[in-house]
Amino acid sequence: MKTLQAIRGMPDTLPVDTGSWQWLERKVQDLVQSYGYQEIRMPILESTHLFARSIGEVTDIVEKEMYTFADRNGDSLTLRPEGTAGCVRAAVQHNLISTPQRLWYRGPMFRHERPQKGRLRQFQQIGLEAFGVATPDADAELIALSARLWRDLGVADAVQLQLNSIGSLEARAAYKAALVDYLSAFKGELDEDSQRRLETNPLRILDSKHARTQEFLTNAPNLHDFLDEESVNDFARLKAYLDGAKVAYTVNPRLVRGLDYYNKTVFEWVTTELGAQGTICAGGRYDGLVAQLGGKPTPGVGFAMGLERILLLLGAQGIEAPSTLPLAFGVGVGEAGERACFAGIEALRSSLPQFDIRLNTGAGSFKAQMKRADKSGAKVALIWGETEAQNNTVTLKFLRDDEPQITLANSLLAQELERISNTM
RNA sequence: GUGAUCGUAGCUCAUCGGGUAGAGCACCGGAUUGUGGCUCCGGAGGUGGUGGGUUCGAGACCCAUCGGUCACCCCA
Repeated sequence: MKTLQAIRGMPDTLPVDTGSWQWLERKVQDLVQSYGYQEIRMPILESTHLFARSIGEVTDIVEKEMYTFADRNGDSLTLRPEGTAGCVRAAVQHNLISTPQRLWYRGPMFRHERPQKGRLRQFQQIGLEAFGVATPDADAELIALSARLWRDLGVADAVQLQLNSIGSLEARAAYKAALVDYLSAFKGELDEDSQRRLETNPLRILDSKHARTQEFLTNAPNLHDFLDEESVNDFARLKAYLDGAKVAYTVNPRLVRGLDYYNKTVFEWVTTELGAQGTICAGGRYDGLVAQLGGKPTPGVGFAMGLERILLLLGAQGIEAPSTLPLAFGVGVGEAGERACFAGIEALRSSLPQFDIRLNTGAGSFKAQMKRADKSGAKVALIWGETEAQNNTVTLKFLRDDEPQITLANSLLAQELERISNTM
């Protein structure tokens, strides 16, 4: 029989790695809750229309990266490629945003792209969305929160904040026209992708990696000259908030985002440590999206971070989740010893529930059991043999310290282990 | 979607067209019949990703396919 395999780009997370995941998720969860964000859980499947309407019909995500298929009744469904659209849908559907609301979510997102470093077809994001606040303090708080996360994780020195304002929809439309007008003169000399984008998504030409295309952009119209007054003011206020909180940033006038719903603030946290996929966290303001999806006009701002990329960065920086080793490992020799061991370990789990205490299962020779005790990393082996079983005692052998082993009554074991744990 | 590169034991890798495909680590057992780590000895573990082709003979060469990796496009 052919070996069954996971779907391409949708890897299993194995026990050797889940500790890091749990550590990271816990850190993020604690932080966002301390800022008043409440968790919301959305389905991973939504109506295809939701994404097409919010992300934009001509974006790469919608045009070629979505997992879309027909439900049994013919409805077109899509595995969510990002979280904001579903979050807005849920918030509108359940009337969560009649007052300002801070929401966060986590879970898998799906995009049908060729896998590479830092890019998978199923990947995990944690996203935050703040609804109902039009002023840039909301943007600033989100950015400050993310900056704090990098500090908490110990990667602050490896990431940089790129910041920009892309203005109102109207300002952007005017700029888009001017840019197309300017670049059309060189159309034949632009790279192929940029020529195509001239028709579909001209703003994305700005961050083209082609040197020659970038040359033509040197004298191109500047987005900031087209910004509406409100966007200019809000951007200045945002920068003042960040300056006051000592959050460093680089204004990048070429920073645009791939999703259509953004306006005013856009930002990305980037690193040079991860190769080609250096964005670990990105977001911006989307004041028109709620209304666009049928809700009452409500401003919004949010971001999402890619957990795999953050874990890669932590790895590159040599930062590891603190690992915990078991306190004790129970070894039972002979039938009476095994029974005494099982009972003794279960009793310990009742009296010392805060500790990691392991039990040898599957018998094995004394020697084999001691090997397992050592391999478990436990501080102490708890040995029940024939003699111990007969006398209601247990022998403690210290596996990490140069201390003689001791034998004591079962009834004193929990107390003794607790004492030992304090000296760890 | 495009390109490059790689698939041999659980893991890291040898073998580079010629006899039953090897090593280290890990695993199991023994030396030490109630004591782990160090050492020594032994054992188990493979349809060489899969399917075709070339050849007297293929793990090795060719093609296809699946998968990994990295990059492009794009994005978290």
